Amino acid sequence: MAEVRNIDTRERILDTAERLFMAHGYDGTSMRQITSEANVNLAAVNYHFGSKESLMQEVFRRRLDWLNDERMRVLDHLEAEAAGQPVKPSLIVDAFFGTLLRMADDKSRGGMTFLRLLGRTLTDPSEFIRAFLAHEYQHVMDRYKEALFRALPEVPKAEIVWRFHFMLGATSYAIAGTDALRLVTDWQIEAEDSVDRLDRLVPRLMSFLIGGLRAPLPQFS
Amino acid sequence: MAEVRNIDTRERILDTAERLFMAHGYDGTSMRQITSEANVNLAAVNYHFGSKESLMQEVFRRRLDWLNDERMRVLDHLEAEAAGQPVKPSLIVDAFFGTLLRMADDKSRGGMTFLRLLGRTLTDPSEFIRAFLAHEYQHVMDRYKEALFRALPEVPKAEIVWRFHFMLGATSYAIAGTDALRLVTDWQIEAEDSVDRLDRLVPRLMSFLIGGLRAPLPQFS
DNA sequence: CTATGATTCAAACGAACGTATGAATCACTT
DNA sequence: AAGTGATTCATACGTTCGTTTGAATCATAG
Repeated sequence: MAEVRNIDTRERILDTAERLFMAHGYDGTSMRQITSEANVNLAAVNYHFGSKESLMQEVFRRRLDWLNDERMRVLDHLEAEAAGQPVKPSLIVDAFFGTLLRMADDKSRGGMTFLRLLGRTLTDPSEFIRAFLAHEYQHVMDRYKEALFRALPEVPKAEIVWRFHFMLGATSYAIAGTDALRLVTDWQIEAEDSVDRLDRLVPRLMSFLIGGLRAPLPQFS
Repeated sequence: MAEVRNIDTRERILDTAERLFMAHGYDGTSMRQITSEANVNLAAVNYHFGSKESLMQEVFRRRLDWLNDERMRVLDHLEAEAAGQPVKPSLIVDAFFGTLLRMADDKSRGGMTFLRLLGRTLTDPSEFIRAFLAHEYQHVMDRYKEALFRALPEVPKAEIVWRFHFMLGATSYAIAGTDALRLVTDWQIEAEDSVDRLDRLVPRLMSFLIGGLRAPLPQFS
């Protein structure tokens, strides 16, 4: 009997939880689903993580720590290259959203599963999740807002903040990829297969985001 | 004793469910919360709606029927005015998203509560909700996609569909308004109060959406 | 007033939930 | 080989969930 035991129980729980939380949401996923699909004992989650809430936080922390650090590194590098001059807006947008989207190809960092989980969770109603994400993101958001302020001195700061918000929404929704409205189904244009679609999603979304960011300012009537 | 009884139990359940589903999500809201806050008996929901799922569907149908009919009417009117010529893209976008956003001011149609519920639900993981929304939206989406195809003949149809998708995401996230990342907090620019913010959200979002829709086409390297 | 169908009510059902417990088993040191 | 702390295990606890039931109460028509 190939009684494999303890090939990192923690990691197997995290992987399974990530996938199930993505598919059915936090409230819609039970501990018994997680532990049974991960082939671990029911009590393993509480032993290793303490509680279901802590497990959820660890699922995110495992990915977000790297992502947000990477975002900081990339922005550091861009600002160093600019040598005091403002960084181009499109480069800032790519550093924030492109770095995120390129995780889709990196299975060792969660790949598309984590991206969809993140996209869906940004609008999750659970209080503790929102609070946790807000805390994790706070300092990165501040850095990027400041960079955009300098890059677009002629645009009111309030406008930039709002447009950052809109860009987050477009990205979140794009990667959540619920096909909630079956927008993309039964549509035979260009015969793109799913692999191709993922490859082309990044430039497509980037064009859209930059277009929105640089749009003419609204006239308040 | 002002023993008020049966001032439309159904409506009171729907209003309460709408508010609670918005605040805590479908799975996060229990029948007992709903019936207790609506001051009706626990069995009332099953009596009037059959099940929790049917209640959720009725919460949406009550608002979406009017919204999507109105969207159809407005597009009918625009196309009649255009007399065979394509309708301007900005008018199409306003007919779809503006009609939605202006519900925020109409308390009789759910107001901001329903808007936030809808925004959050578009990325909800529950299977039956996504299937229901897809069905409710199908014909409206098709009409609007066709209108955009005619309005932007030089843009590949696949690109238009994707950008429609992105616009939906930006809008959904903007109205979900979770402040998930506390993007808008502790920021003292322009001293906008919340009323002002809601008023100005529509033109702000519209500028962003049109900018994204009309952005230069992406170059696939 | 009485009959009838619609609605409300308190109470209970079985199932599923997150968590806790204490014994059994593992990996590893001495 | 014995001991020790980490991990896994089966099992149970108390709670909450959505739904159901059958009697009580309502509104209304004959």
